[in-house]
Amino acid sequence: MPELPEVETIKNELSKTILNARIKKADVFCNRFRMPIPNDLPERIENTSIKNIRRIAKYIIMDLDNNLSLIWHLGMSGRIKICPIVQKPEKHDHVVITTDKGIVIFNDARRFGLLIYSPTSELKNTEILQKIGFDPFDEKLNAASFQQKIKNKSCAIKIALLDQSIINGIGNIYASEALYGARISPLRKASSLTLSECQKLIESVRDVLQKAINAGGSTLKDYRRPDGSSGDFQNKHCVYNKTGKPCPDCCCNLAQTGGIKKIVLGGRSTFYCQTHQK
DNA sequence: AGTGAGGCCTGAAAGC
DNA sequence: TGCTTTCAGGCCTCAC
Repeated sequence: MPELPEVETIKNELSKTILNARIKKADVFCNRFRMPIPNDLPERIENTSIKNIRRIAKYIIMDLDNNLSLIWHLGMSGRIKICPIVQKPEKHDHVVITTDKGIVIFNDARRFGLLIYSPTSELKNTEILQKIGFDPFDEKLNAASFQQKIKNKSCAIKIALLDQSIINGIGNIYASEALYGARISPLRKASSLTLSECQKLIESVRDVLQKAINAGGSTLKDYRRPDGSSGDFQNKHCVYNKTGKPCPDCCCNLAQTGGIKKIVLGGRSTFYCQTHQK
């Protein structure tokens, strides 16, 4: 579900409410996720304080004062809710962490998410975090370094954008939106992008992600901010889920072109404007 | 080594 | 109305 802007939004709101909170109790009601929640997770985190909350790719990291870090991923349908006081459990509330600053609830219908812990010093070496590529806002990501990473990729550029080992944090929505912003067709072979197209694409990725973060993320189905409210960026999508509609810069005859086109690439819905994206 | 298909899960929406 | 099918924002594994 959530892509980088949604995870960033959740991270910011968690920081506002439970930074430096003391964990009093952790209850795991279901541990069957992409990887099982370790059985000893409650005893490892109870009576610790949350010293830092940050984001790596689509993962939320909570550094505790006992040199352990929680690694949290929301998969497709995961939500983190923050409640000031205990409330009636909802369906798919799988983990409840009670702190002195509020109650944090991990709710995930499809259970594609993940909650594990690792020693803070070894975080970067964990299996899931070590294969992660550039953060989109990392200054080391530029046209040359990006082109270097995709120069041998024969797959479509849309597929390459979803590959977290190249640039992390981009999911299916923002891949379509970023390609539209750069006026590049999702079908182009990744290796065929020129240096200036790589430059445009990186700028577009940053632009789309930043605007989405500013809007509190995109809410389609499951995503909610921790206080239960919706994000706002779904109202600003240019192509995603806009099959048959004109794109924002539309200058074409809709009767002829059919407007924004939906195709399937790598099994995922992909949206683009055939007129503006080459 | 790189790629595409399939699988993990559940729920909502569409189709009949 | 109610049943069945399809699709979904992610990511891993397996067969080729």
